[in-house]
Amino acid sequence: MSRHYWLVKSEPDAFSWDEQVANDIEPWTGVRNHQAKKNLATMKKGDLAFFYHSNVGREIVGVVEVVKEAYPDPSAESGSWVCVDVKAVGPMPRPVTLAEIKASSELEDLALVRQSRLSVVPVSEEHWDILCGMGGWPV
DNA sequence: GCCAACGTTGGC
DNA sequence: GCCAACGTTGGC
Repeated sequence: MSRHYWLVKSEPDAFSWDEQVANDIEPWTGVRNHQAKKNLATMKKGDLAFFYHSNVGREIVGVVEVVKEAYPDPSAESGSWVCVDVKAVGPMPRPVTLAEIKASSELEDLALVRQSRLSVVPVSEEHWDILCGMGGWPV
């Protein structure tokens, strides 16, 4: 049973890494896209995800761990959307910028690059390792 | 069920 | 501020 890896995006103006660290565990709500919802629903406890700042910063700033699997998003009145709880694991020693990711031929298939509008995307183990290396994340 | 119009996201 | 990508809406 292998752990899965993800990348979640947030605009720091709306919810930043600093807030995630301050809150420690935070429900990842507000996803209103079916593909992203599917990804959320696939997440298992113990999965890790990069925390990416979209729009402002455009870089991976930290790592979070899934601590509660998909449940109905309380911020959705319809009840048909889901969220997960994520816990801050730690900051990237050296944030990995989108420019660096795009400059790497090894990462051209990363869903972050291919589907730039999707806010919850899977990351392969291979790509995870590459990105950890770039960010100085201890393996 | 098709497609044009429109809105949103997010990079530049 | 602009624009590309893409999702949603609504007329037919």
